[in-house]
Amino acid sequence: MKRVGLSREKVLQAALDLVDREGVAALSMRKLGRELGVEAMTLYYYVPNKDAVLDGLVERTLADVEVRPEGPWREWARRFAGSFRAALLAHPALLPLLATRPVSTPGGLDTLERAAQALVKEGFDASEALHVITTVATFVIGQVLAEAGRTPGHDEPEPVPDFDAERHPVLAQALAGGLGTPEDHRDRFDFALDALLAGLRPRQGP
Amino acid sequence: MKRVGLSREKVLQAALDLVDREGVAALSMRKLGRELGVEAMTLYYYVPNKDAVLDGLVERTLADVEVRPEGPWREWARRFAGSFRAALLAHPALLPLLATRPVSTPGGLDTLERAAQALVKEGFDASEALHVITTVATFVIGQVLAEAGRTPGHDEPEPVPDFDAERHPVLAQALAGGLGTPEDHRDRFDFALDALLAGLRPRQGP
DNA sequence: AACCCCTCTCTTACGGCGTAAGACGATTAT
DNA sequence: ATAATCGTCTTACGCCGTAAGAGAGGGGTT
Repeated sequence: MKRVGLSREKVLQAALDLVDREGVAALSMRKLGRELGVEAMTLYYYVPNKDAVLDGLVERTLADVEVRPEGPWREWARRFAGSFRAALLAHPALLPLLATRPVSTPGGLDTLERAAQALVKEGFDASEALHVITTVATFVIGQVLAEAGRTPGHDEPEPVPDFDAERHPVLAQALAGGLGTPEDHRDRFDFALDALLAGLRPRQGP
Repeated sequence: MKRVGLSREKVLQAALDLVDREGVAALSMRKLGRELGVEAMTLYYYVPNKDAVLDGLVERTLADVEVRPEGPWREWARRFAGSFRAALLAHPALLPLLATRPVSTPGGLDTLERAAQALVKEGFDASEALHVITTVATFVIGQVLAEAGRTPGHDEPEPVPDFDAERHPVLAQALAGGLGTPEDHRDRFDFALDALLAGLRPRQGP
């Protein structure tokens, strides 16, 4: 019954490592405990339940995303999108979680509010502003899903299972280059993002 | 030990009903069996395992999406996006699954190939074509996630938990109208989709 | 009729899961 | 030294997915 010097942060860190390594599906309280040299129930001293661990991972990851709504909105939106993308790519195993948890922490709401206010100053009305934000955010999630797509339990970006190059010549050609380097992905991301941002504007006004 | 007249289709239908009603997390083989008046193990005669049930649900839902790459590409892309959106909205509980399973069924690949070929005729090269397709598809997923967003186990679109209208005036105003009618959502969807499509074009050519 | 065989369903069992309840050492405060 | 608090462990319950195989019921062949 030696004390191990645990803390909520250490629990979350170990959980993040485990999830990065083996996927969300592989995270269990017992395994997480084993990882930390402790029985499963001990974790409940630091965390109310397993869902709180998952929420903690999401919050932690989102905390790295910088949102500074200053200057021309398309520019800070682009910076936000880039930083969001980087955060997601750093922990792609979390995507299934992130994609389905609405922003609801106090910090998240504050950030949301600041961005919305900045957009209102640009001539968007309140609900347009919110829509712009969710559109950009979900766009990023979607792009990263496509870029790093992986099934929850199954980590490797499969080389496409049953696939006949004769039957699917264009796909075959597109996949031939291995879908491109990280730079290619970044280029395509920026390109599509610009396309989206260019089209988003207040219904009336500049 | 009366025979019940089951079939893979009936199993999937019951699973879909259950998931629509209670969420993905609530789907268990035992419960699904109960639903069908049968012991859990009986299901394994029709389906190799639980993952196959989930895959079946996704495939079934995707089968309703029409893709007819004919005429101007932006027009059929718009039709595709609309039909995809409708299919997702019909079963929002499946979103967490759909968002993380790559297209890999033979039918899905054929459809993908046809769309890619049509885009190549418009001047996109092969990998650009694939990117356009995934961009539009993930855009739709993202929009529907935002529109119908719900956590796996927890079905109701929460009225936002802890939230102080003083602290978040713009958000409060945006949410005041209940975020809008289905038509509002459709309008915003179409608006953002047009913004995106307008910006997507072959790197060289018309 | 009797037989067999195939199709379908059930029983039992195992190892894992999340977590409620509470016992019990170890540390700290008094 | 005694008491309070903290951190950890033990035990237990009811779920889960599914492996293995037993057995019931009906159809086809003799």
